Amino acid sequence: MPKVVDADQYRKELLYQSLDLFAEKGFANVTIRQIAKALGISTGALYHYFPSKESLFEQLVEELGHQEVLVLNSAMATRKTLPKRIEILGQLLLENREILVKHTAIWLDFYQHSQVETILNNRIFQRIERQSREAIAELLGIRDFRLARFISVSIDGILVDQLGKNDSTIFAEQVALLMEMLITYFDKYPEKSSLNS
Amino acid sequence: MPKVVDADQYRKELLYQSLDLFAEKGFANVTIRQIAKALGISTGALYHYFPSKESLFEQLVEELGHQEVLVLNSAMATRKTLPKRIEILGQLLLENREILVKHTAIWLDFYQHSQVETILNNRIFQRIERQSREAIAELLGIRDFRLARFISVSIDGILVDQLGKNDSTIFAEQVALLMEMLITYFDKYPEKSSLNS
Amino acid sequence: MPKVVDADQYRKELLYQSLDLFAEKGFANVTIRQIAKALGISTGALYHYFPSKESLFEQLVEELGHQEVLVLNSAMATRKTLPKRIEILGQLLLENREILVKHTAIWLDFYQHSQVETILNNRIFQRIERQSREAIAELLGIRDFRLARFISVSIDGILVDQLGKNDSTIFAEQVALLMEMLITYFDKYPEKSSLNS
Amino acid sequence: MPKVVDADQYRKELLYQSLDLFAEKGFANVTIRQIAKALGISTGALYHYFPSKESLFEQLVEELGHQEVLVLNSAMATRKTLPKRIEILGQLLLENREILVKHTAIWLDFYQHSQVETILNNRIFQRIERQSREAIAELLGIRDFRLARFISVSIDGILVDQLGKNDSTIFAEQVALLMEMLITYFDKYPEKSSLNS
DNA sequence: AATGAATGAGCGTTCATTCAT
DNA sequence: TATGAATGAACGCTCATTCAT
Repeated sequence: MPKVVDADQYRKELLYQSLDLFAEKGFANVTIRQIAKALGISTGALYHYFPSKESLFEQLVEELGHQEVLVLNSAMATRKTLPKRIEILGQLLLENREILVKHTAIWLDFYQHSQVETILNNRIFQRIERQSREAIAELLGIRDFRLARFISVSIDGILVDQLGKNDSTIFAEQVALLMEMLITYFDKYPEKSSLNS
Repeated sequence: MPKVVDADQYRKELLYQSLDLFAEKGFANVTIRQIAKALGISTGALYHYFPSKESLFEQLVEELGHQEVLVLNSAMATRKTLPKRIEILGQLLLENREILVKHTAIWLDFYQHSQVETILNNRIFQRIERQSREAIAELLGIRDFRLARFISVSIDGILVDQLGKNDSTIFAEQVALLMEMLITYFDKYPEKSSLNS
Repeated sequence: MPKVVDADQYRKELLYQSLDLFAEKGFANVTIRQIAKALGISTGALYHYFPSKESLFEQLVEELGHQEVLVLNSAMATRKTLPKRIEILGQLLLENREILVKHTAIWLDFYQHSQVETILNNRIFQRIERQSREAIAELLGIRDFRLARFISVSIDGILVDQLGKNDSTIFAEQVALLMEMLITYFDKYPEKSSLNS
Repeated sequence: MPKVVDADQYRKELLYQSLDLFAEKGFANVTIRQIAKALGISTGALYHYFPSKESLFEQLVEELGHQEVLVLNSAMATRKTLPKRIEILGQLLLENREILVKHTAIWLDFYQHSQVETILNNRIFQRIERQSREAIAELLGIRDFRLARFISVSIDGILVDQLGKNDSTIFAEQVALLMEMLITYFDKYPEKSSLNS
């Protein structure tokens, strides 16, 4: 049944094509017409693929979450030492700055937007947040989940700072500082990472 | 002329009473009618005090910014050592968690929302952001502005993580980790703070 | 009871002070606040003197009508020949151009505005219109009411043409043409005026 | 591409259907909801065809202007003598009384209303006013533009007098008087029309 | 008498969603 | 499948009018 595969594939393409619009203007400030125009289809067609604006946005959030986990996991195969792995994490951030900032914009928007529907949305959200942190934990050999959360949270802070800025110099400088902090920290508390043993 | 004083005072009260609504739902998802209802006044009266929804929100953002700077500066008088000062910063965060998380929500909304008006808004925003970071830099005797930014950005990350969560345990744990990181970092690089000399 | 006289006098002053505002912007485009400001009083005080915006406007229209009739009648005492009287009418128009144009603006506005309430308003309106035409008829010794109406209507046309123009050259030229027409007409049909017999 | 033709055609129909409402109540006193109801469509559909209430009104004014010029020009082909032509002009007025009165109501409203936007609107207005007077000048062989203006202005006066009256007897009587005046005038000053030479 | 803060119905307009084609 | 015209609830905002002071 190639038809279904195609439709799913097309739906995903539509999601990614709407990413920039949502990231730039936010869910509430983007209209269905704008999205349809950006996608080169009619509003009717858009509703054929997504039952509502909200659903489109949620599927985008979910898709971005999956992608993020994939990228993080792609760095995992390595067998390097802890400092090298920290460097790999930094590289990952630098290489994906643009897309990560967009993720962050979407993410925050989703947060605001979801406080209402609460349950379903937060389930999705929390699962992806957890997977993402587990990937970081595994990459750096961290057993203390609080530490993994801290790293994740710091990265988010750096990304949030980039919103509406797109200043890669500041980004690089902040990532470098985070890496430096982590190295210093793991130097002092080597037991925090299983890679040091 | 007690009239003017009262009106200004009242306006500020209205600002603070609208804080929760904006923090919870975001600028775009709050209606003037909701605000008026929450404030216990009519929409007409609301427009008597604020020329537009946008202006109300901007005044709220500015007011919160001023307040934040005041709180940070209140910690400044101290003559303690660096570790003590780091602890003071941590205390400040813990004590003001709730309001800081709301600030963050409003702040982010403003950021996203100000794409349009850009200039004036960003002036306000940047001034307060700068003052806030200078306060941190002065409190910790930091000369390297990138480092001050990093601390500010990490704190923001922790606050962003709290959005829609309100879990003070996680918050305390993350703040503690940040403090620990900073102490470790300043231990290794004492020249980073003038308080170490 | 001088109090009442004063109040009535004051009410009339207020009417004339609001004339320009209504003439320039039209009833619907002037707010009570603008009027109050122009009059140098509060909206509350304004409502003390007039029960509604509508009533204020109607009283202004009526007052202007009375004034117009007075001006026309002031030219009546003369015992001149018909051509001289036609010239007097022309002079009257030229001397009062500005105020007459304002009257016209108000008048038209009233027309639009009154189609709804119909009865009462039109009574007032028609009475003043009639008085005005009777004054013209008497001044020129016209017995044919249709002719008096024609002169009145032509003058109105010239005034309407001046709306938003205030070009006294065109006005003078048009008034002169009307006078010329009338003289030619009465030359050919001397029986149309009792002054020719 | 029949789609575009239909849409334009439909837009024009909507314009004419909204004519009565505007003519009766005036721009400021007609609401979008009233218009939509009169047109038998929703407000949303109305905004599909016109970007704003103002634009709808302007397009109506322009359309009426074009139509007026067309009607006037349709009388031009004639090769008759001056008296006959004056009669033709009178006929034209009598036959189109109803629509001309409505034009006048709209026109005046537009005049008053356009104080603000001034430039573009007045361009349109002045162009059509000029075309209209040129048509009269050509029809009657008038070289003196002031005279053409006078005739146009007198007609407007007669039409303004009809506002909210719709009394075709008075109208006919006033038009007859104007025609009589013109004939008398051209009798005395034959050089005023090229058709007399 | 006078003030101006307060009210709330109603305005022009937008936009997610539906549906005839 | 796809289109885009149509719908109408809801938005931000205005302003004639009221009323506590």
